[in-house]
Amino acid sequence: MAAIEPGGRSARKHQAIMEAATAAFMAKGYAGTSMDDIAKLAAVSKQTVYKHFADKEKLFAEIVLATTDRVDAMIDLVAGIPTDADADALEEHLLRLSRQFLTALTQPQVLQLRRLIIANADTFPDLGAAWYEQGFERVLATLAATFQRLADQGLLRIDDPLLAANHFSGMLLWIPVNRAMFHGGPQHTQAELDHYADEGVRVFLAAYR
Amino acid sequence: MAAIEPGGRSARKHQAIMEAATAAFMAKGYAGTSMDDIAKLAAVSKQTVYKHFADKEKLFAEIVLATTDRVDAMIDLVAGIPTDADADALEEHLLRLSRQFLTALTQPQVLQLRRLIIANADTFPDLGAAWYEQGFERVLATLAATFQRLADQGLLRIDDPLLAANHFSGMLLWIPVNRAMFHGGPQHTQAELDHYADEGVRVFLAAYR
DNA sequence: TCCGAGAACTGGACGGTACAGTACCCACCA
DNA sequence: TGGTGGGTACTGTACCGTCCAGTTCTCGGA
Repeated sequence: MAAIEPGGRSARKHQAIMEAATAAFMAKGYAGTSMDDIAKLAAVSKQTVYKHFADKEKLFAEIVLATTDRVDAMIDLVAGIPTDADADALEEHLLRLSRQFLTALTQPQVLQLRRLIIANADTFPDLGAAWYEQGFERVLATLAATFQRLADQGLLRIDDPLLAANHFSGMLLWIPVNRAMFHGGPQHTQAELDHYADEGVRVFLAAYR
Repeated sequence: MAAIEPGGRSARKHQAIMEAATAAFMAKGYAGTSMDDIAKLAAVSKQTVYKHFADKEKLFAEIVLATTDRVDAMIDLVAGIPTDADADALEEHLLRLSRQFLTALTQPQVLQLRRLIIANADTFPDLGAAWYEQGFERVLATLAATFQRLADQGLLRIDDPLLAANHFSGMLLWIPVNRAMFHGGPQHTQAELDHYADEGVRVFLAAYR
């Protein structure tokens, strides 16, 4: 009767399968990963995998949706611009935010997850939509709220905060994300990223201050 | 010996296979499309397919690279800003350019091709890289050249034209392209697209004029 | 602390299916 | 009649999901 105890054997196996499947799917894609691969990588019998997850699709869906939790850190980052009403400090904060934002979103894991979801968006349309809403749009909405707050303080001049947030992230991410999508992985140096961040903020402030 | 005659039967079959394979890959992805599907769709025997293309990978590569020709139209569009040195006319031209640019790049076919390449970028890294360079970067370089020309005329103030081109396209495309990547297909109305185009130009000019 | 009952896990084998690529035969055309 | 292109049937492989017989772990109770 101890099936769902947090530290029980079952829970440990469950966790091991999740981790193994995540790594395998990230590395080799959905179609490129067999259930035998996952079982072997998790050091678990295939039977056990099927005891925890009804089938391959369910396993995949659960893994992808589990990653939406990780965006919480990003939310905190984006929400965390101090409210001291000073123009110079604003620029300072935005610069730091943009660099952290860009660094976080160009992590290999993040980019690979992105590729994984996009690659299977036609097979699992609901999954792609769910991740888009719970991951992508949530961050943008938070960023928009931050911009709105800054606009209320008179530090920015913004009609449509969500659009401004999209302009902001679009300018920052367009180049490195596209490069990463079409190539195998990240294709940029930290210096390049910082440059993109700085220039993006410069243009953003030129238009929205 | 008449295998390579332009109008010969062989050439027609070749064309039919290319078109069928393009449609099939676009619709169902690489792994989701079988060689039998392609043969049936092209109204041709599988044997004939293998007579024209060594294997599935070669067929896929040839199809994808064939589409890079289509970006020529985009190049012409982006290069085609008239050189009349008038600020109002500039804004007019940029607005029209941005709308056409956005409309062209959010065509379902374009987006699906994009998804197709991204989805298989890890299986065919060279292919993704080639398409990125010959498609993506070529358009951006042309746009950058146009901006440079406008800067030379004193209509824009630009240090790094290529970065400006990326800012421009990033602001325009970030929202609709991402939505399309994560969902099955296009998710926007023409009015939304026009709005994105107008606002993108507004911000661009605010920063770069 | 020890024990036993039952749940969970293991390893392998297997059915069924889908599919890439090949071998072989036929029909038509010169 | 010779040969070229096209169709059918086949081979081999990979993999999902299932089944079974035997083993290991967990935990409440003595």
